[in-house]
Amino acid sequence: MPDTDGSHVSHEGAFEIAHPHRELLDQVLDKWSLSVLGELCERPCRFNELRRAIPAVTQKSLTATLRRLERNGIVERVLLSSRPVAVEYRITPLGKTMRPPVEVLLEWAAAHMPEIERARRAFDLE
Amino acid sequence: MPDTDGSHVSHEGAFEIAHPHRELLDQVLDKWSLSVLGELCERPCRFNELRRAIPAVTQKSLTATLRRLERNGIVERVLLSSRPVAVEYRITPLGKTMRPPVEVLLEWAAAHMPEIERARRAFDLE
DNA sequence: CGGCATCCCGTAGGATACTG
DNA sequence: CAGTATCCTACGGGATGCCG
Repeated sequence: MPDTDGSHVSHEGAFEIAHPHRELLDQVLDKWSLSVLGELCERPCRFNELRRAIPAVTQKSLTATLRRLERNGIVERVLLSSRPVAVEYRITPLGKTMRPPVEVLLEWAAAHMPEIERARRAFDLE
Repeated sequence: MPDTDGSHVSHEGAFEIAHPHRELLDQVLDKWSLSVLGELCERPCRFNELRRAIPAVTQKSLTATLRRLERNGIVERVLLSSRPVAVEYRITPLGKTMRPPVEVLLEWAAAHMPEIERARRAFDLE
């Protein structure tokens, strides 16, 4: 990989991780976000619909996750009616752009899981 | 749609996230891992070399990160000499396979950062 | 229904000191 | 140099209860 014109910043194999990017990924790839995103990519969901779809999440964590995703412009909170309160969560266009990177990640995880489990067992033996 | 263990990735618009995969991503995309990986993709590094390259990391967290990555087969700990102790960390072939997915992710973050910051400001105003 | 408020605990992870 | 050992704190996040 000669990189003859040298216009390009990163040399050879390295990737830098800027702090704002790191922070963003933390917000958006945290414990429950991917599950929520997975659901909302499929269809808009009500709050309790999401709870049922992701049984392991508590109400508190789900609220926090949705607020965080909303704040970052990834999901949208739509008030359907105010009496009784009815809310729907939808993925935004920006949120949809996360799909390809996330899928690449999941494919990597799926592809290398066996190798990684072998590595773990080997490590844990010593 | 049974498939509770969800090893199956995509039908139409949704992505499922299986628990082993979620756990793996947590181990491998955590606070310091990407910075470490970035360094080690460039060249093998000594422990204190990594500390200097990533000034914000504490010794304890760096040790933990390296152990975790080693356990998952992503980096390799090479004992160069035992008196005085000299250790070198290297990325493994498995570790190198993380590069493309990580770069896709970083490119996503870089590309959409402005839009996300706008969303945050808008959200924080209310 | 869609939350917020409160309590409570475990753990990640920083600071500091010491060791082979 | 490359850690281990302690101590300590913040915070994620579970459980429970209440409310418009």
